[in-house]
Amino acid sequence: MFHYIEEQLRQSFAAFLSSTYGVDVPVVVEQPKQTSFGEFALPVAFALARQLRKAPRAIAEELAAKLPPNPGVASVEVAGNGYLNVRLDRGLYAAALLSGEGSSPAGAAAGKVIVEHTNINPNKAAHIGHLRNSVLGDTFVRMLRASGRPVEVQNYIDNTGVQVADVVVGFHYLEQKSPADVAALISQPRFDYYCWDLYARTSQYYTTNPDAIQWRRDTLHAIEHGEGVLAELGHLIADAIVECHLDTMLRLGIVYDVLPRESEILHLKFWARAFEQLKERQAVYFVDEGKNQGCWVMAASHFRDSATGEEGDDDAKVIVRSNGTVTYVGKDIAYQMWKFGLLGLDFHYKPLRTYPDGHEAWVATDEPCELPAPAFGGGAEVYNVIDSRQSYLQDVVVAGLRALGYASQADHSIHFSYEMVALSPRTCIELGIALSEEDRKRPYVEVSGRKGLGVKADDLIDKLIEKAKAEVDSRHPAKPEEERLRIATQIAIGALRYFLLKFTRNTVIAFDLQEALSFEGETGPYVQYAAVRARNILRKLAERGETLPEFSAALDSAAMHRQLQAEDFWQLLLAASKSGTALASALSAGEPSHMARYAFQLAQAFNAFYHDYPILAEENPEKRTFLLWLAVYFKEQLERTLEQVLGIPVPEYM
RNA sequence: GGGACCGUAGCUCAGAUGGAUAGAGCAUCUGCCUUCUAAGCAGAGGGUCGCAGGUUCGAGUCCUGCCGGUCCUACCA
Repeated sequence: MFHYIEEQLRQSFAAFLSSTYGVDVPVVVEQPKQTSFGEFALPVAFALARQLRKAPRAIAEELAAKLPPNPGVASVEVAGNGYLNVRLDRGLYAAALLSGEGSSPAGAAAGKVIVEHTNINPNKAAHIGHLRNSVLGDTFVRMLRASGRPVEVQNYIDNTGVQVADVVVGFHYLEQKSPADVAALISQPRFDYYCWDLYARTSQYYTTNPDAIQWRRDTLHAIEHGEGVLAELGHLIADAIVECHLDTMLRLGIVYDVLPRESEILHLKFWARAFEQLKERQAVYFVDEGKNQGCWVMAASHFRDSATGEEGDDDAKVIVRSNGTVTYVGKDIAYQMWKFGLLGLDFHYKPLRTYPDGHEAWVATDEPCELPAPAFGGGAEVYNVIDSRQSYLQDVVVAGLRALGYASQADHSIHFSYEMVALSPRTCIELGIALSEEDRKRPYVEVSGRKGLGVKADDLIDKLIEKAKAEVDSRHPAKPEEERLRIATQIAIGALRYFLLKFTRNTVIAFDLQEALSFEGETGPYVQYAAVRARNILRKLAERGETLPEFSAALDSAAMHRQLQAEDFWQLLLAASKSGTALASALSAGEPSHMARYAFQLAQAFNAFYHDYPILAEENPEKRTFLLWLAVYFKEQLERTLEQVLGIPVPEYM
């Protein structure tokens, strides 16, 4: 609603300026820091001062006098050196909210958005760094959907890479296990934890036995060709770990539409097709001499502004190695082309799992399946949620598209980057991770799957649930055990998702266990609690045998106007009606953290209100009805932001 | 060497398109539970926004230089 009025104001003002002054200046609509200044502030007089050669204050006064009346606007005042402060008609605004005007989601239009996230190597348990990726990606998906965009969620599985190979080496060479042995392990719980340790052990083994690297080469070769016991192990392990990851993510409410896999990119000749195009359009060239002799490379000038193209081949990126095999980036170019529907090839698909809500996730296969799959790929816009360390490679992928002549697709390829999650030194010590002297002085220590150094996602979730459970137990000892556990789980999810979202994307999170386990202050549970408090009021009302009044009959705009003279009420209502503005700004900034912050600020406003105004004890009937409506409206808005956009459940009680 | 990001309160972080008195949380201190649950509320202290210039009506925000920190710059994925 707020967003709707903001846009209207912007447009009508621009039209007014254009018709009376014949000037086209972008109209900036701000929200003043001081609430006493009104709902909107327009610094447009400052922008006009130069063009009209007049003092901003004089222009502002002229504008205020000439401006035609605007429906819904109570007053326009000149303030400061030339601000125009706009106040809304509170009664009309509230009446419009009550009748549901202006709440329609923004125009859908546009094409399908593809968001790729998670992308965890299927060789070990997921850790907190992976959680940041998935939660960011999933929340961004929810934001897009809330704004009316159709979205397809992809989770790319690199099931033929070095990381999987290393675990295969661990099972086959170090532990001498057969596929049957491994299958038996898979049927046990926490196979991903087993692999976590084995992967670290194998990596360690290479450092003391350099010759063992040959095992990795043999394994990679076997996996790539899909033959023999090594390949069998590779598939067994990767498929099982993918299931573990899907389970872990489902605990946080994160689901996928389709899982493209590297094995299919290879078998279905995606790369071969992309390579033809790259050669044909001369996006890559063959190197005859120098350090890249025998390779197909992409010139640095394609992906670096500074490079001139005359500097030789040293800065070029190798796409095809001298032994004829393709690098990861090459495969990624083919994959990115498929995402836009530019490859002329498609995967086959089979159902992978049906989620509790009935949603189906599909996985790529190399053979046709009888079940009809939805149409995947062919997006109009592609977001790749990948940490910022890979920005160089993402630049190469986009440069590949551009060099092929797909400029528009290159422009719509967005590296949704984020900084890594590291560990605070204090948390390392707490977890028994040995630190070197250097590390001790650093602000944070990088996690490393190779070293087995990190916090596993499921461990963290378990810890959060345990802590929340203790709180719920102490507050609600009479409630059934199962119910308490369910609520503790919801609180844990809220705490974790909020924690990972509260930082902006390019902030390194120095993960601190104590901070992450906190349920007070700017945390998920704080925000959930505000929603629960609103629910409590309504539940208490029902327990007293009362029903909710018919608000639209009881509250006309005159009544709204009377009640909203109280600044506290107006500010809360205003804040609750700004979810559309918050969503639009969070989307345009590409910052899910903005949405989290909005939810927190709204919760803060409600908590203060809740403390100051006992609704059920209110004796004035009109005021009581109004306050009930305010509570209901707040509850609906916050619940929607939490559940639909942030993926944070709202418990029945806390 | 080249590229990117970061430096704001004791700590962890917000400050979109330059705007009015730079904000939260944590920590510290002081109050508030017989009330719609205190996972809460109210209040206090705490800042030369890394440093120096520049751009203009106006700079935490834009530009230049310096200082400090991090990541990337593989025929690994």
